[in-house]
Parts: sequence; C-alpha cells; structure tokens
Amino acid sequence: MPDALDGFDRKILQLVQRDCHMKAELIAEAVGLSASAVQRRLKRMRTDKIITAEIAVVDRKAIGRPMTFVAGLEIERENYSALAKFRAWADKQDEIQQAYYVTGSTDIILIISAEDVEAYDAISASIMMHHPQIRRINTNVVLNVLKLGLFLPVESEVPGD
Amino acid sequence: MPDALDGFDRKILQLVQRDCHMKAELIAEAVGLSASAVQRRLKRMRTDKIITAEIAVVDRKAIGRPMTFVAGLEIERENYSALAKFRAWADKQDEIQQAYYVTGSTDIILIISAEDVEAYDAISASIMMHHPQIRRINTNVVLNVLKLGLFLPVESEVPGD
DNA sequence: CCTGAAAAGAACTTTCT
DNA sequence: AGAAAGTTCTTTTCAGG
Repeated sequence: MPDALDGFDRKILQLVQRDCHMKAELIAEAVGLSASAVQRRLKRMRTDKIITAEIAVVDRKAIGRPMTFVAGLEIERENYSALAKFRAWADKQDEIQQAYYVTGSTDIILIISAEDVEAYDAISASIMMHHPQIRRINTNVVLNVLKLGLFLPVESEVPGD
Repeated sequence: MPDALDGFDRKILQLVQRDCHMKAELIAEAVGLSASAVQRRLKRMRTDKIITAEIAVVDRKAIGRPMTFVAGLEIERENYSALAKFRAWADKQDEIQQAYYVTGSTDIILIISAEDVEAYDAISASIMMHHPQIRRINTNVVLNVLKLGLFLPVESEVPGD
C-alpha cells in the first residue's frame, strides 16, 4: 500500500479539491516545490486512487433540474445482500447523487436530484418497485442548498509521521 | 442571462461531470464537434457559471478521515436571518461537506466528515455552541458510502427547444 | 453567430543531473 | 527533487457557412 502522504501531498490535495484545473506552477509556489514535483505527485495520487475522480460541478438551476430531495429509506430486515443489490442498482440511477447506509431508524439516506416534484415521485415509486424490502420512504424537500461540495479537510500536520 | 444550452452543451456536461480532465479532442468526437468548438463551449459554460467548479475527489480513508455522519438539526423557530448566519458559518467549516435546509421535522441536514467519533462529537458540540437556536441534533453514523458524487443528469432532448 | 482548421502559445511529460 | 528538452494540449486567429 504505497500511500504515505507527506505534508506536500496534503497541501496539494487541499488546493485541487477546490480547483483541479489549477496550474502546476501555481500549486508549486503555494506549496514550495517545483512544477515537475507537483505533477509527479498528482500523477501518483491519481494512480494510487487517493484522488478518485476529477469532476465538473454543474449548476442545478441552469440545466433545468432545480430540485433536490433527501430520502430516508427503511428496510424490512437489513441484510448485506439486499444492500449490495441496492448499491448496484443505485449506481445506475443518475438521479441518485449520493447514497449512505446509516445507523438509526433510517437505514439508507439518499440525495436525489429531480426536475420537479412529479419527477421525484416517479423516482421514489421506482425505488419502491425495484426493492420490495424497502418498507417506507421518508422524504425531505430541500428548500435551500446552504453548502455543496465533497471537500475533505486534510491536516498538514500528520499525527503519526 | 445568456445560458441557453443546446444538445452539444448538454452532452459535453454529461462527460465532464464524470471526468473534467478529458481531452477536448476526445469529447469532440464523442459529441460530434471539433476540439476548438468544445473548448469554446467549455469556456463559455465556465464564465456563465453553468459549470460552477472543477474539483478533485479524494478518498476519505486514504487521508485518514474515514468517517461520515449525517446530522439532522432542529431549529427553535426557523427564521431566515438565523439561516443566513448558519450558512455563512457552515461555509467556513471544512468538515461540513454539504448543508441542506429542508422541509419536515428536521430543518437542516448536514453531511459531515470526521476522523473518528470523538472528532465528530467535538464538531457537533461546536455547532450547538455557535448556534443557540438549534434545539437538537439527530446523528446518523454512516456505515457504508454506497454512492458518492455530484452528478446531475442532463437530458439531451430539451423540452422547450 | 458559430463552426473548423491551422498557427501560436502554454501546459504537461520525460529525461537527465 | 529541480531544470531543460520534448511532446501534447489549449488558445487564438482567420476564413467559411
């Protein structure tokens, strides 16, 4: 497992998590390395899957898909095979942005994008239809997206280093 | 508001939402345009804020921050000034990945990243301390991230076009 | 106005020290 | 790791539909 991140790697990650089109030279002077070194480290982190993807974030409203829903799913009897099946299915549903298997009375929490309420209704119906073991869906309509991102804080000081 | 997306734009968005480092020439042959045209459109969508960001997605476990929590916040009496204040505060908290203001008994739903349970406890305590109007926090520990992304489906056929 | 093609410029990749 | 040469991509320019 060749993934020991040092302080340079962490600083680089902190920057590209906000803007992955940032020029290597700019990153270099921010972290105190040469542009070559930065590129090398980025390449290594990509192949090592420390950076799992580099994606464009699109404005929901601009593309005519302004609504977001948070759905809480309750499963009849939780079992891992049902979970695996749900994961595989959810992967193919583009409307489902995120899916979390969680503790508590709710078993799965979904972040869902939809054109409007009717479109969401169709999606939730589809979920119920494809997964009989889901007992009920508790829906929260998002009135306002206060913050949106996938940023993870990366402490520069490594505890065990 | 100069943002009328045609079929080409939508196809481009569908691709760069999955990989924004994709070469213009590759996108070009996928959508049926020249590389120049693709670059022009990308540039326009960036300045028009249809593409709001281009970010690197990092593996939680690789950076020593393996845990995710979904927190449901109940506010004493919802008012927009408190909401605006919360938004501004949440923006600065790197551990808070996402924040949704929602309908239902829960008022705000947070997606929070943490090193471990103790770190989460400190964050939730901090939330309570900074926002007296928050009555309680209902926490769901994420056992498994089934799907993670910010992808939005972009229909190629435009309804009113 | 937007496309496509070629020239000019800038970035990334590789090699070497 | 850094610097420079080599390669590739992006950006600009320009002619055409």
